Amino acid sequence: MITIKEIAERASVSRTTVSRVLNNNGYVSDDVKKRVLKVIEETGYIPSENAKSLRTKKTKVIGVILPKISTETSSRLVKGLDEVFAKKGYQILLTNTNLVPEKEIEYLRLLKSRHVDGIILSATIINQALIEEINGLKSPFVTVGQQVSEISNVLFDDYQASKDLVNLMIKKGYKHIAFIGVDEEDRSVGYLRKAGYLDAIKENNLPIEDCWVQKGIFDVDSGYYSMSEIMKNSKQKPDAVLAVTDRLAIGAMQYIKEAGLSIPDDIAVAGMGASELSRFVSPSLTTIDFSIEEVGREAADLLLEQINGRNSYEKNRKVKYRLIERSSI
Amino acid sequence: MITIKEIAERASVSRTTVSRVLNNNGYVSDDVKKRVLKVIEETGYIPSENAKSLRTKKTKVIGVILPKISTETSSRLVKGLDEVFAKKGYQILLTNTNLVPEKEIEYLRLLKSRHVDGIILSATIINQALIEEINGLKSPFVTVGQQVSEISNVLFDDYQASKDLVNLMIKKGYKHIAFIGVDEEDRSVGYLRKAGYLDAIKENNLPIEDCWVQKGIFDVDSGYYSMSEIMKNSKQKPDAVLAVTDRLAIGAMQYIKEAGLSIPDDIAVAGMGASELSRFVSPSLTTIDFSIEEVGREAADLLLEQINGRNSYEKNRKVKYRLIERSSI
DNA sequence: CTGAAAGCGCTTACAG
DNA sequence: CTGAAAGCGCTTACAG
Repeated sequence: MITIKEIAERASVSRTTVSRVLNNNGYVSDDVKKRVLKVIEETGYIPSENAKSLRTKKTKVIGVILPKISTETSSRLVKGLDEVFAKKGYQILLTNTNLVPEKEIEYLRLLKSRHVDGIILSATIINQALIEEINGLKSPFVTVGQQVSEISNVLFDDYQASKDLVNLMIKKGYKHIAFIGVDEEDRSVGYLRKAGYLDAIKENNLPIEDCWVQKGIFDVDSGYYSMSEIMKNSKQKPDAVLAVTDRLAIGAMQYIKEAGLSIPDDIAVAGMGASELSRFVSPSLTTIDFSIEEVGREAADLLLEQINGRNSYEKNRKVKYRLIERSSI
Repeated sequence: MITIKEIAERASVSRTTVSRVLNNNGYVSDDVKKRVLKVIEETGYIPSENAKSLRTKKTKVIGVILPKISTETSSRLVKGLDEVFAKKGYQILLTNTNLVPEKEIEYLRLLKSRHVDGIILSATIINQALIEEINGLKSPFVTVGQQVSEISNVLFDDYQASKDLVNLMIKKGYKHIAFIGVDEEDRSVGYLRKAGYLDAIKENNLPIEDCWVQKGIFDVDSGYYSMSEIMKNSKQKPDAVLAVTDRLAIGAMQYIKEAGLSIPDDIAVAGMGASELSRFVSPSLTTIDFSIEEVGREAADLLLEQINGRNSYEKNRKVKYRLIERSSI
C-alpha cells in the first residue's frame, strides 16, 4: 500500500501539502501542486477512505436494512436510493434481515460501528425494542413503508390505495367483494390495506361474509388456497376479490381459472404492488403502483437533509400511488 | 461518541486490556474482564470498525459491482452472495454502473480506496482498460458471468444451455427454428448463446434464413419487434423461436398471439433465464434456470478462498443450469 | 496477567 | 504559501 507519506517524500513536500492538493483546499502554489499531482499520477496512489473518515467523522456510506434482499420491492427501493445517493457520492452498505426481527437490532449496531452517515430501514414489523434502539442511535435515520413515531418516514398510502380499488370495483357494478390479506401485525400491508377494504365496503353498505376475508402469506400458493377457501365456504359466491399483493392475486386467479370461471366476467380480481408479473398474466391484472423508486428517492432526500442538518422537522411523507387499470376488473 | 479510552478510564484499566476483552484474546483475569464488560454494557459502547480496520487492514466488507441494480439477475445474485458472506460476518458494499462502462473502473478505484477485503464484479462487456485496472488492483477478485483471462470467475454455461434448448425443439419435431439474440459484444448472452444455437442447427443440418436470426436489446418490446421482423421477412415461416432472454421471448409470444397463431402448435417459443414471469405467462414458457443464487454462492466461496489465501489456483467454475420444460414448446 | 508506547493513514488548527 | 505536530480510535509487539 502506498500512502500519503510516500507521496510527500517523492514530491519533496509535507503530508499537509499533499493533503491540500488531494482535497483542493488551502493554498498551494501551482508549481508544487503540479509536482504532487504528477507523483500521484505516476504511482496510482488512492487515498484511504478509512483513515480519512477516522479523522473527518464522515464515511460517505449509507446503511440500508432490508427485510428481504431479492424481492421486486427491495430492488426497486434500492434503485431509487442509489439514484440519489450515487449522485452525491454516497455508497450503500447493504444488510438483509431475512425477516428475522432480531437481526434488525443487530444490523443497526453493526451499521453504527461502521459509522455510516445515515441509515435507511425498510421495516415490516416494528416493536418497542427496535424503536428504543433507533432512538439511542442518534444518527440520521429514515424508515420506509412503516410509521415509527418520532422518526422520519416515507410511507405508502396503503389505506387509500386499497379503498380506491374497492371503490373502482363498486363503480363497475361488483357487489360481493372478497378480500385476501396478510397478518395485521404488518401494519402497512396487513392492517391498513384491510382497513381500507373494510371501510369502503361499509361506506357503501355492501354485504360481507366472514369467509370472504382471508389471511394468507406472501406467495402465490397462499393466494390460491385463500381463494379456494372463499369459494368453498361462502354461501353467496363473491363476484370480485381484492388481494393485498399481486402474488396473492395471481394465486387467486389460478384457482378461479381452474374452477372454470372467467375473469372478470364471473369474478373480478385486483392486486397491489404493480409487480412486473401483473402486466403479463392473463388477463392482465389491475393493481396499484406504489412508485417504489420514488419512495426510495424521497427517503434518500430526507436522509440527506438530516445529514446536512436541515429540515429535520418534516417527519412523514406519503408518496402518491398510481392505480393501474387493466383487464382483470 | 464514546471510545475505548473512556471505557478504560471508567473500568480503571488500560486501553490494551479493554481491547483484549473486546477481542477475547490475550490473558485477562476474570475479575478485570467482568469489570470491563460491565462498563461496556452500561455505556452501550460499540467499537469503531473504522479505527479497527485502519490497524488490522481488514474491513470485513466486500465490494460488489453490478451492471444494473434492479433486475432479477442482480437481486438473485446479491441474494446468493449475501447468504454466504453474511454467515462469515462480511457486509456488502453495493455499487451500480447502470451499464456505463467507465463506471466500472471508477467503482473499482472507489472500492479500493475503501479497502474492501474483496470485490465481485458482475460484468457485461469487458474491455482491455478494465482488465488492466483489475490486474493492478492486487485484491481478491472474482467476476461473474463473463470470462476474464487470468481472473477467477463463475460462469453460466451459455453455449450449452442454448444448444440444449434447440436440441429439445428438434427432438420435438420442429425444423425451422428462428433466433432472437442481442449484440455479440456481450460475450455471454450475445455471442455464446448465439453460437450454441448456430452449432445445434448446423449439427442437425437444418435450414436457416438470414432473417431468422435477429438482434434485439434487453426488453419485451424488442422481442415483439424482432418477431415481427422474422415473420414479415421470411419466405419459409419458422415453426419455433429461441430467444436469449425471457423478456425477448415474451415479446415474441405477444406478437405471435396477436397474429392469431397458437403457441406451441404453430410456433414454439423458448426463453432463457427462468424469470418469475416465465412461470405465469400463458402458455408458460420453457426456459433455462441458470441458478443465479448458486452462482452467487460459488462466487462468494471463491472470493473467500482468495481472501484466506487458499486455493487461488482454481480459475473457472461453471454452474449447472436447469432446463425447465413447460408448455411453450 | 497488565500497561506504556508506537503506529495504522489521514486532516487540521497553529505557527511562520 | 508551507510544514511540524497532534489527534481520530483502535491493536499489537514489547516489557515487566
